[in-house]
Parts: sequence; structure tokens; C-alpha cells
Amino acid sequence: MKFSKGTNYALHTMLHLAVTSEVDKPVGVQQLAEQQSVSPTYLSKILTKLVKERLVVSASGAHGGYSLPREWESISFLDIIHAIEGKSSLFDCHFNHGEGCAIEQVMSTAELKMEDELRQTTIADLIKNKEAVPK
Amino acid sequence: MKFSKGTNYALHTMLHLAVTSEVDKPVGVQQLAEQQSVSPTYLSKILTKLVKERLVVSASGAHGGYSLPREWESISFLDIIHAIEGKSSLFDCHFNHGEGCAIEQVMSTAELKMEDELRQTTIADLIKNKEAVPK
DNA sequence: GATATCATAGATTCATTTTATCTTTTATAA
DNA sequence: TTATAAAAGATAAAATGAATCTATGATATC
Ligand code: SF4
Ligand code: SF4
Repeated sequence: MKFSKGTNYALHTMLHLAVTSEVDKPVGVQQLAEQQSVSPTYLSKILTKLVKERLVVSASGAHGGYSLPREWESISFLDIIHAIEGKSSLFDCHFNHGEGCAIEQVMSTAELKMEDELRQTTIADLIKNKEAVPK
Repeated sequence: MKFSKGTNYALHTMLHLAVTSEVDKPVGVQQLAEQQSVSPTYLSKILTKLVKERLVVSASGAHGGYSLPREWESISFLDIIHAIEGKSSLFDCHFNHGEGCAIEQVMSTAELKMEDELRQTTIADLIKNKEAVPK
């Protein structure tokens, strides 16, 4: 029960793209990978997940790379996390005892409380509130 | 990023102990294991974790077994989950960039929202609200 | 159109964690 | 003292996570 490292990488790359964002100037995966001391191919997979959820846009070919979409300011923490970790419930019981399952209800509403918070917070908030963006 | 099956087993055994609780009449791990179709030794390990956190009390020897402590009505979901999954933060970054880390703050407060909900809900609540206790 | 650049996809490897069982040891009520 | 039952240990199968390498496909630029 831990957030994966992939989520960590995803959050940091999104934040990095947000601060260095000049529209239509994509940044290559090599630079992004160096920042976080991880192999480009590995980070590439994470970025591909983000692309599929339209949280970043990719440009192939020369002078290509990754950049944020036009509506990037509305991207929340939850969006990023869901893109990496998936959207299924944290508590899943293969016995499906239907609607009345009290345990699942409790776990589900608790999870929703966390998601609410993550949905309300955007990466744009981080930049506005402070310049506490490391390295 | 999923709750472990161990947590599932723990929640169900606690619930089961709560409904069949007559003080000082412990129930053996064999019965508990049969209920959930899991090996007694495996469930035993989970129960041992609960014992160490004082969420259940164990009695060795003949006519021994597991039962709930006297203050069992105050045991929350969070207590049980923490006993199994541990108490460390869901988001841990081995880089420790100190207090000002904005990302960790967001993740931490979100996690707290979930924990608040889990702390407020007790297994006693489940029994009071409905008899929706399966099997 | 050829080429250098860069993202994507696939295959594969290594490490860690989960899940689970079996065996031995320790405790204790009767 | 003996039958019973938890606790601990050792081990193992399985699943997931983390990461790298090697193609493959797309595209600006020359
Ligand atoms: S009651 Fe809910 S959690 Fe428990 S076994 Fe049934 S479906 Fe699973
Ligand atoms: S800013 Fe926070 S989350 Fe990011 S690397 Fe530093 S400590 Fe980790």
C-alpha cells in the first residue's frame, strides 16, 4: 500500500514541464530523465501513460519531445495519479456481496475523501503558492 | 497501490469477532480461518499483528483462541489498517528536501483526509447500523 | 527523398513484496 | 502431565514493481 515510484516521477516531470513551459517548445525525454536520475526509456513509459490520458502532448521526430497541453492549468494531482496507478478502487474484494457490503462502503467513502483533496489541488497551485520547486 | 489481502482478512476477522463476541470466550484460529477459506497459519500471522497492536487478545493453551479486548468498541478501521499495512506515509520520497516540499505536503494532507474518515468509523458502527454482516 | 532526431512498443531482466504453507517452539488450562 | 492452541521460523510460489535494452515508427530539416 504505497504510491509507486512511477507516480513520483510523473508528478515531478509534470511540475518540471509546468515551470519550463513555453508553448510549442517541447522538451526531450533525455533532459527530463537526467533531472531525476532515471533511464530515458523508463521515464518514457511513464510519459506515454500521461500522453494517453492527454495530460501531456508528445511530438515525434526532430525537435520533438513532451510539452503540456493548452489546458494544463486544470490538471489535478488526481489526474496524474490515476494515469499512473489506474482508476480502480484501492480496496477490492473478489467476493462481490453486492450493494449492501458495509466494509466496502466505508473503504470507498474514505478513499473518496482523499481523492477529493487530490482533485482540488492542481500542479498550477504549486507554482502559484510558492517557488518551492526543487532543483 | 492497493490495500493488501491481509487487510481484508483482518477487517473481516475483526468484524466476525465483534458479532460473535461473548467476553472471555475466545474463538480458535481454525474457525476464523474456515470462514474465510484461508490457511490457519497464514491467518495466525495476521492475527499476531493485531495482537501486537492490542486490537485483539490471545489466549494460549487449551480452550484458548482470540477475542476482543474490553475497549473493542472504540477500535477504528484505521487502527486495523495500520496494524497490517504499517503506519508510514503512502507517499515517500527518498530525497528528503525538507519542510518546504510542496508535493509531499499535498500528498500528506490528502492521505490525512482518508485517515480521518477511517479513524472516525469503528467496526462497532457497522454492527449498529445494520445487520449487513455477510455469512 | 535521405537522414538525424525523438517518441513508442516489445521483450526481457532483476528486485521486492505478497501470499501462503509447513514445521517447530512456547504457553497453559484441565 | 497431557492435550490444545498461539507464536515464531523457515521456506517457497506468485505477483507486482522497477528498470534497461533493442527494435520500430513518426517527422522536421536539410
Ligand atoms: S462483505 Fe464486502 S468486503 Fe466482505 S467479503 Fe463480502 S464483498 Fe468482500
Ligand atoms: S520536492 Fe519533495 S517529493 Fe520532490 S524530490 Fe524533493 S522531497 Fe521528494
